[in-house]
Amino acid sequence: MTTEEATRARAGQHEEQQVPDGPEGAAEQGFDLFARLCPSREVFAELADKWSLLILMSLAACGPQRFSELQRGVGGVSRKMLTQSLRNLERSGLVLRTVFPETPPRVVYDLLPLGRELAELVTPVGQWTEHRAGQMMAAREEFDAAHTEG
Amino acid sequence: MTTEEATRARAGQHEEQQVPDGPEGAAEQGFDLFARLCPSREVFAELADKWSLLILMSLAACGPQRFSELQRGVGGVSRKMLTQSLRNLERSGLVLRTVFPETPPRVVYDLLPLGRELAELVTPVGQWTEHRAGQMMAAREEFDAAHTEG
DNA sequence: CGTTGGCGGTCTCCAATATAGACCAGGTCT
DNA sequence: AGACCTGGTCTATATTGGAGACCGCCAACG
Repeated sequence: MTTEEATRARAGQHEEQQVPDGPEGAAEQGFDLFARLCPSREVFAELADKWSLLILMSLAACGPQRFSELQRGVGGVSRKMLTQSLRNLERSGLVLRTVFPETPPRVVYDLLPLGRELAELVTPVGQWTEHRAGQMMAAREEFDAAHTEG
Repeated sequence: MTTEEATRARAGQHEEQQVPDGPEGAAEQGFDLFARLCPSREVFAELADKWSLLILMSLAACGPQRFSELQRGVGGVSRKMLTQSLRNLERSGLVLRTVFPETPPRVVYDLLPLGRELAELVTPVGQWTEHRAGQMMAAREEFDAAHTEG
């Protein structure tokens, strides 16, 4: 299971490639997350933060939501970070922002197919975290104890 | 598939619970990632950053690695962030740090079972990102174009 | 009629964090 | 001797995050 990636990874130890140099077959393959210059790294860096992931999970779990629903749903997120994360998700084509021209206007955010795909991969990570949180907290206490007295 | 979570999520809209008040059945269930005070949130916040995730993926893909192998493998990570992320992963029981008392000493990092579980959930996210990076970059250009002229 | 509240944000300020780079002790290579 | 590798730590600076004020607009409350 891990072996395939291990093989390819050991083979080309993340040397400074960034994107295939082929002029036209480019966009499909050859992105390497481990290369600091690779565009996929930039994309990854924006998605891999707690707020973006929580927002995706909330949209997947609760369906389309308004700005303030999301703010209440994702406990502790500031309006600034919520706006910023939503803009990123929208910009990358993961989330759709719709303004209903009522009075007062309503703004609703929903997952686009791309966002739904990611949310379906990320949700299990969230569930795993909830499930294993106890073990990790225990490990931390043990570690801290060992390194306080030690 | 999403329906179950949707149900539970809509039902209790992330009200300020943090941990079940039951005195003994605590550590197993009742963690809620969406509650700002929940310990699982704290755990999640530390794991959900690009360096920790890339390190986990690298360890899963390439097996046990030394400090400097990891630094070369995870392109662009600074020694400081690498140390810090590894300490976190070690502290939470995801990664094992072993010092071989040779001269010069060798330090090797490897996944513990808990870390392997997480790595196996996270690796698909990384692969998905590599696979979809092209689409997301295209979406960004489109978005930027629309919002520059507009 | 003033006030309070919700809506969907933006703006500003300050504290915390990330990154770059120097430094360190020990050992190897040339 | 001088340069380099190892696994880090320390410092200085750039970037970021969160708290909270502000905005126009509207509805309800007293």
